[in-house]
Amino acid sequence: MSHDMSDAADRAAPDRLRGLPSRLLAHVAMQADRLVSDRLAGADARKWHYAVLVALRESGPASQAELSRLTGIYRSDMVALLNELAERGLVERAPDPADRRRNVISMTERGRDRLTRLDGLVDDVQDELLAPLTGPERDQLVGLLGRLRDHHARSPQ
Amino acid sequence: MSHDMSDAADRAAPDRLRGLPSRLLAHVAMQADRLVSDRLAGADARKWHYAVLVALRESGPASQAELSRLTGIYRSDMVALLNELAERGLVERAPDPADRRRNVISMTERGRDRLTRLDGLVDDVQDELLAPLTGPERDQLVGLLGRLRDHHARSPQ
DNA sequence: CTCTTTCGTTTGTCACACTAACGTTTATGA
DNA sequence: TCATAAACGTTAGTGTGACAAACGAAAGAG
Repeated sequence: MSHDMSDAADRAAPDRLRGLPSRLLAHVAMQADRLVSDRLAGADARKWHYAVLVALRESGPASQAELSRLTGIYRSDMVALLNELAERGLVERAPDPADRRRNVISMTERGRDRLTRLDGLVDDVQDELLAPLTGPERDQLVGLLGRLRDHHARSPQ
Repeated sequence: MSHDMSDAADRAAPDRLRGLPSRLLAHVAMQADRLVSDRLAGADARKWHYAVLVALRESGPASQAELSRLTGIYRSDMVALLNELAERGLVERAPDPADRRRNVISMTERGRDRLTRLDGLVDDVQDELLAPLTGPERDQLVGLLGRLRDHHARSPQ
């Protein structure tokens, strides 16, 4: 018998707790995260891998610091992450001749292929996540969340 | 200069990443969590403290295992948590004479007072969190999130 | 030519979700 | 009734994510 409690957890949870937006957000975010992580794990990837690959596709070769800004991953954590991606042959790390502090990270052909596959997985999982909602409802949710995110983004100066 | 990146993080984030519901959820949930934690920290409390106190108010004295189910906190983590609450004189731990495996946790008068204060703080923070949304929009968001949560709740058997 | 900033990197911290195992006690059912 | 299973509180430990602090090296600004 499983000791997992994520089902029973909120089955009889106090109404006061069940209705708190902050708690709802945390709970659904965890469910979403698990869906994504499980799915990506099946492809030997983690969500950070995906984020970096997407950033590289949209911005082209970039320094580690740039990738850090683009993805929201701390530059101290980026080191090991890029090691993993390089080990898998998905990216290449080369010193930047124009600025010897920097590394230039670029995607390999293999990385591009992998990214294409991950795109599909990620889309599938978003669909699974939002399964109980209609199209317009999904747009509403994304819209509302986007406004919250922008509102609470640290003031740009 | 601050090293904090939660502002720049998604400022130039790739559209593909910005629009992913799972990523939006994670981001907003983190913002919400920070709001709550910061506010509660000012009252020498953490969100788990609040959850346990609410559960005790709604269910009356309960065993640790019951509190665990009600709040979603693992029973292994409940031990230290109840220690903290007991240290602050907010709850009392007593062996259950009817079932010597159990402890009966009950709220003290001090706990009830504290809970009342925390209720206010938590409400304030929810309001701050949802500040950019109108009343109906808040209801929509909560409704949509609730449906997602219920849909992804581990199937009862 | 200083002073400051940026970059990659290492190390470490804190919180959270979760597993495993234990001794004790209660419930089950053959 | 007696063996077995289950529930309880507790300890210890794992993995991950977010983040701080400091470092040497290199580049930029005054």
